[in-house]
Amino acid sequence: MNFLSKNKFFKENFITMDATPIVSLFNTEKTAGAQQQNESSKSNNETINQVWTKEHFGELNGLGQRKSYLKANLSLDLKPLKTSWASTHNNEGDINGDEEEEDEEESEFKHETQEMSPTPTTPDKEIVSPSHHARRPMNAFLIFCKKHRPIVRQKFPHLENRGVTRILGEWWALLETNEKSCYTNLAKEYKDAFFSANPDFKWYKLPAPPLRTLNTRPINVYKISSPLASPTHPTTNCAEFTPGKLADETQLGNLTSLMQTNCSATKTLDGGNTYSSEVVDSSPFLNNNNNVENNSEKHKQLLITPITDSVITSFPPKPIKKRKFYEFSEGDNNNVAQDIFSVKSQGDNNEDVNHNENSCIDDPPECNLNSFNGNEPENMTQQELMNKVVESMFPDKDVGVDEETRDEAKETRKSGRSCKGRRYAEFMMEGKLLGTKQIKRFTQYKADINNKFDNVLSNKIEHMVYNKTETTTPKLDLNETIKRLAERTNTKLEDISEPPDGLVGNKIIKRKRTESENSDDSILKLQSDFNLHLRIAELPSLSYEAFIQRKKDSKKRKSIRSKSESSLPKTKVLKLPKTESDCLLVGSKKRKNKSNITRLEPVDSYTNDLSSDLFGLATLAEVAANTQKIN
DNA sequence: GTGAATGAAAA
DNA sequence: TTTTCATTCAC
Repeated sequence: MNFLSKNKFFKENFITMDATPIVSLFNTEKTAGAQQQNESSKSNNETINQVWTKEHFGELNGLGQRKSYLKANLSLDLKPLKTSWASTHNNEGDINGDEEEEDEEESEFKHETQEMSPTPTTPDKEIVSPSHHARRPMNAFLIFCKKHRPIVRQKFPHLENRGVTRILGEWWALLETNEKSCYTNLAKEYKDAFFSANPDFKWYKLPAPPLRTLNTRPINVYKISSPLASPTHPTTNCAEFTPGKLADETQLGNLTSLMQTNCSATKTLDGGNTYSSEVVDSSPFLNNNNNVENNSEKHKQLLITPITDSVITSFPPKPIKKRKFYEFSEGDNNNVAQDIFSVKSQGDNNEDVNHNENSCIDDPPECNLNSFNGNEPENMTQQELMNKVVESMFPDKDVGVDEETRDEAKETRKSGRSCKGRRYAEFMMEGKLLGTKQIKRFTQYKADINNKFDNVLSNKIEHMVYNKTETTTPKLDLNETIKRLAERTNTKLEDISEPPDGLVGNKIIKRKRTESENSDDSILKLQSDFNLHLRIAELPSLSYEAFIQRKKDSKKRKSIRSKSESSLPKTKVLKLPKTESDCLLVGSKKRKNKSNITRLEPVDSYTNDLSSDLFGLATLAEVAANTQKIN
């Protein structure tokens, strides 16, 4: 992963910018000595020029975007300079002051930035951002993920993204080619548009940006290349980086400080958090009109014929990371946890236990809350939760692990960070950090949203029944629906184009734009007529329930096939084709040599059977030899 | 092997 | 504050 996509700082601050300025900063790392300083100084000046140019020539769309862009750049690139400037002026400047505030006036900011400018910039210098550092175009799977990740998250609100991704991977694998076609087509279309807009783009034209160690962080890079530093004497401000050293607590952000001061915060989970996890995101990206109908039909169908799965009680070989699962054990705790705990509590009766994941999905309040015996939720980690969810969904991939190993893993992966995370979670559960992502997620599943969806759904079903419009799929204007919902709930709907993502009371918390939604704007709108976000939004969402149903059917077929195969002579089995899932390759697990993969690597049937034959022969030979010895 | 998306958790 | 993770796909 490149640092742009993973770095929170970039997520927060470089959301609208091209990566070029930062890349130019990082390129300085490759040079050495005085040349390095000169180059990096040049790079910094270019960066400043780019910022200036973009600001003054309106390269960015909105005022807010421009503002955040400029602010982000300057706060990152010029902060050290500001420090230097302030230090040379008897620290009159407020180094850490207003630029940290989110709501400062743009005019003030402009003034501030101009004041901060270290060198006269050349506004007439047109900076064309190199296309080779545009982001790679999304492939079909990623488009699919972007479209359906919220759906999975609705079903499993507290499941980690990794777990969501695994589910999405399974979902994708189960799709037929024609079902994938819309995504593959869009990916191809976007790629074509992307390359036409970025003709010089090379997949590996530039090496991946170096990891942002302390040395490569812009603040330190700037120190290296500070024009105030002597060109003949390398600056001593280079950050020292000790590999393996943990973050210095004294340099952590305000949030950490806040947590430290609030370490005694009491855990006050919302006792009445009875909101269901069965929430449909109001985002137009999530469910299009057809999908609402499809889902309603499938919901009805599933209510009649619940899906049952066999129970898998074991874990994957070894969880990769220990992530404590702290706060989600009560009322609103997602159905997944309840479900999987019930699974756990069922002991070893794998075959006969009715594991109905959809019953929990559809009826979270009715889930068995008394089924936590066996594995207490507060001892569960997100990883375990994720594994359990995936295992309960895909028991075919069950790989046993002994209790000892599991307990050992549990023991060895506790850390002080967990405590900090716990405090953080406690703090968030108290509602003191409104606006954070988690509190948004905690609140977005409350009943008012449920009511919204229920209204939409019931109205739609009522309409369908009344008009008996079974063959046609009338378009449902989601914007209008949202407007009507807003009117019903007395909710102020400020921006219909930006779907509300979270609700606290009657107040809409505007969803924070994701990194991709922000940073990709310049890329996604490659051409005036190609907006990837829009195109993704227009794509039909697939039904999660259909996916579960298909998974169930696939499992049944697999079971039948395996039974029939086992009854056949071995020579016959050798000639039988492998199932499609056996031929599916693994993803990153393969290259990362991970063990708990969702789909195992394909095993050559001939080799496999041959080896088993050889093993059998060897066993027989050994038995024969031992028998001779005994005689 | 890398990086596209995603964001919580770990380091 | 930064990196990892989980997935598929294109290069």
